[in-house]
Amino acid sequence: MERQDPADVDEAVYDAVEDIPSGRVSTYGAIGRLVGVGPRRVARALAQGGGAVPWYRVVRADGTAAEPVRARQLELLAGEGVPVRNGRVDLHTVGWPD
DNA sequence: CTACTGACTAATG
DNA sequence: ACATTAGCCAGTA
Repeated sequence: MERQDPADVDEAVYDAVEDIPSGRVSTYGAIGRLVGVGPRRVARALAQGGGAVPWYRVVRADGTAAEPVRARQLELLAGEGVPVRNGRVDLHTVGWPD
């Protein structure tokens, strides 16, 4: 039986991230659950080739952004119409999936 | 094979 | 709210 190739998992992650509607955000854990991998695997996929997907719509479980892209992500989210509050996103309001 | 690192998460003090 | 610890998973040396 074929196991999931690394590229296959990456595609699943990208697909889930692209599914996030504008003005909404998701978390590494949520995406990981959808594709059936751990949150760290999601982060690695985005860090590797997230340039082709709206990676900025993916934040941490507490609504904060990751360090290496923190400022950039908050800026992009604000530009998408996401209410950012003190460098933090309200997952209760813009969290996805509901 | 072992050790280290990292765009993570949850629990604890 | 913040710092620390433990758990987890994949890539790289």
